[in-house]
Amino acid sequence: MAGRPTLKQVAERAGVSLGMAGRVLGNYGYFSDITKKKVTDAARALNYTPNVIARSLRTRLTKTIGVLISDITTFFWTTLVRGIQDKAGKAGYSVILCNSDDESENEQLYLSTLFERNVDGLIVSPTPHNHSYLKKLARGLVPLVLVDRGVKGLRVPTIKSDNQAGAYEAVKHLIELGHDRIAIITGIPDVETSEERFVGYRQALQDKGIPIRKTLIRQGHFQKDQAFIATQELLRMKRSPSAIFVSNEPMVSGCILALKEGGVRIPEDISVVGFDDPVWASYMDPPLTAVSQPSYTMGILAFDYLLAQISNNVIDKKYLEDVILKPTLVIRKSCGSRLTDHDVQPAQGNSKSHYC
Amino acid sequence: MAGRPTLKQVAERAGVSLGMAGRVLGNYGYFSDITKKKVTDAARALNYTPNVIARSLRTRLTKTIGVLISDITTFFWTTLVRGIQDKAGKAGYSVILCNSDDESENEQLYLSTLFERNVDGLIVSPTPHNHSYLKKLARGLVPLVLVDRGVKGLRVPTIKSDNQAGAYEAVKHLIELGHDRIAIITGIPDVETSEERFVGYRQALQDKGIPIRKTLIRQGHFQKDQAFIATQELLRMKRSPSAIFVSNEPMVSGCILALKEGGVRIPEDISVVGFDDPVWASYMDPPLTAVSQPSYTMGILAFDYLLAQISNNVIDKKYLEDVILKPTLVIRKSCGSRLTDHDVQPAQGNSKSHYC
DNA sequence: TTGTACGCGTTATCAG
DNA sequence: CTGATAACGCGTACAA
Repeated sequence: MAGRPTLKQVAERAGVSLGMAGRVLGNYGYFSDITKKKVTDAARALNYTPNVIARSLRTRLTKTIGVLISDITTFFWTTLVRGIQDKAGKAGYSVILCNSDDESENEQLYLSTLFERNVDGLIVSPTPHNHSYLKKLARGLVPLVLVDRGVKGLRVPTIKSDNQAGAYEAVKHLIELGHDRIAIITGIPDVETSEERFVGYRQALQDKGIPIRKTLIRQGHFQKDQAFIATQELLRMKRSPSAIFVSNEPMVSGCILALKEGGVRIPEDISVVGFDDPVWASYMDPPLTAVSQPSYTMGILAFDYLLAQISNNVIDKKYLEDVILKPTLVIRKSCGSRLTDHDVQPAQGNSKSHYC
Repeated sequence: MAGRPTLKQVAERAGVSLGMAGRVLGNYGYFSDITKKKVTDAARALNYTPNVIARSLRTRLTKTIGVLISDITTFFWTTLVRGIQDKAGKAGYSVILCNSDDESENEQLYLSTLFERNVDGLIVSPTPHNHSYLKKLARGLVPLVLVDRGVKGLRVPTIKSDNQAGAYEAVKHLIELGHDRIAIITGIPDVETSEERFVGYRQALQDKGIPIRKTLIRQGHFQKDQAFIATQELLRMKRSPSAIFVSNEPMVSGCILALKEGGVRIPEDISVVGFDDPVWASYMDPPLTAVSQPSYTMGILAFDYLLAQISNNVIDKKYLEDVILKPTLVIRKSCGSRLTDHDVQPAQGNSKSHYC
C-alpha cells in the first residue's frame, strides 16, 4: 500500500541522523532536549508509526501469540478465548486464532504456520494422538502453554479444570436423587478431558456401589449430532436409563433434541446433567443442571503463564506448574428425584416441587 | 528462541550461493536440476522453513488479516468469525482477532495496532461515531471490508443482512397473531444494525395502521443487563405490551430472565421474538421464534471480498458492491395468538394448540 | 545457469 | 551528545 513514513524520513525532516531519530523515538541512549523536540515534532508531522515487521526482524519478537483450540463456536472456547484476548490486548500482544476441530492434521498445519510466523508464544489445546510436532516445539523452540487438556509425557504448564471432580459431582447428584441407571455420553476417546470426565462418572458409581453397565456408556465424540444418535440408542433400550450425564455443551443440544423428539419428558422421565454451563442454560426447557467451568479465568491464566515464560519472569516457580481449577455443579431443574417425597427437601413455592 | 536455520545455512550446506538457494526454494528464475536437488536436500536436512517476517519486510505482504468485531462471545459473531477463519486458512491467511465491545476508543486502538502490524487487509464491524481513523485507512491505506454494518459516507464493500426486512417480518408476524401493543428493545443508538431493525419495526406497525407508542420503545444497547432492566420497565407499565421484539441475541436472555422473574408466562402473557437465531433457540423455554441471519456465510463472503481487493482481482465489479443478505423468520413457540380460536389454523397434536 | 550485492525499516553498537 | 554503520533474513536485479 501507499508508502508509510519511515524512520529515515523522520530523521531527514528533523535534520538529524537516522540513528538519532531511532534513539529518541525508542527512548534509549543519550539525546538532548532540543533534538528530542525536533524528532518528535517531525514524527508527529509525518504521522510516523514504526514498522512492526522491521522491528520484529531485528528484535526477533513479534508481540504476537498463537491460539489453537478445537472450535471457537462453542461456549467454553469463546469465553476462554475472550479471556486470553482481553489479557493479551492489555499487554500489547495480538492473538492469531486457529481452529483445529480436534483433527491432528489441522493441528500440525496450524502449528507449523504459527511457528513460521515467529509467534512469541503458543496457547494450545492439543488434539488426541500424534503429538510429535507439538513436542518438538515444546523442546525450547517456542514458549508453550496447554489449555483444557494436557499431553502425556509433555511437561508444559497446563491450565485445566478438574474434570474428574466435576463429573463426579454431577453423577453423585444424580445418585443422591435416587437414580441407579445413569448413562453417560462421552467425548472423543483419548482426549484427556473426555477420559477424566468418564473416570469421574465411573468413580461416583463405584463409590455408591452401583454397577457400571457398558450399555449405558455411549460415544458422542463431543459432537451434537453424535450425541443425538447416542441418545436415540439409549431410548431404544429395553431398560433405558433414568438419567444421562452429557460430557459437553454441544452434545447437550443433541441429547435434548433426541429426547424431545422421542416424546420423553425432562426431568419426569429422564434427568439430564451437562458439562459446561453456557449463559442460556438457565433459559432452557427445563433449565439445565450443569457443571460450570471458569473458562474466562482459564483464558486469563493461560496468558499469564505464557507471558511469564515469554518474558522469562519465571522467578516464581508457580508458573511452571499446572493449574487445575475446580468446576462447580449448578443445580437447576433438569434432574428429577426417584425417591419418595419424604426423602427430599421441602419445595419452595414451585409446583413441580420435587424436581430440583 | 534457539536459532532457526536460515537460507544462508541452507546455501552453505548445499554448496551454492545464497541467491541460488533462494531461487530454487522460491521457485523462480533459472536453476539446474542438479542444484535444485542439492538445495532441496539441504533444506530438508536442516528442516528449513522460511522466515516469514523477513519475507514480509521485503514483499510488504504479511499474509495476515485483521478482524475487528464487537464481541466474540455472542453467537452471531462466533459463527461469522468461524466463516472468515475457515476461508482465510484455506487461502493461507492468518487472522488476528480483536474485540471492540462497540467502544470507539477500542476500535481506534486496535485499528492502529492492526495497521502498524501491516496486515494485508481488514474486516471490520464499525462502532458508532468517530469514524475518522477508519475513513483514513479506507483512503487506500489498506484493503477494507465492513461486516454487519456500514459507515455513512464510506464507500467500502459491506456484507450485511437486511435488518429492516428481518425486523419487519418479525413484527408483522406478531401483528398477524393479533398483537397491537408490541414493544421493541433496541440496540445501540446510531449503530446501523440497530437503527435498521427499529425502522423495520416501525414500518410494520405503520403498514398495519398501528400507532407507534414511545413508551413501548426501550433502549437495550444490545446488552443483556440493559434488556433485563428495559423489560422490567415494560412490565411495570399500567398497560404493558402483549409482545416484545428483542433486537439481538444477548438481549433475549435478559428479557426472558426479567419475564420469568416477573412471573410472566411466555407466550400466554407476553410473546417474544428475537433477532439472531442461535442453536439453542430450539431448546429454550419456550422454543424461541427468531430472525435468523446467515452469519457463517457472511464471514465467508467477507473474506472473499477482502481477498478480491488484496489480490486486485477486482475484475469482477461485484466485489465493489455491497451484499445484503435476506434473513429468515423461524417460527417456534414463543409467540401466542391474540385472535379467537377460529381465526387460527387447527392444531396438530399439541396441547398448547393455538400458540405457534 | 550461477554468484554478487543491494534494499526492506529497525535496533543497537562503536567511534567521535 | 551525535553520526555512521552493521546486522536481522529474504527477494531479486544485475553482472558474470
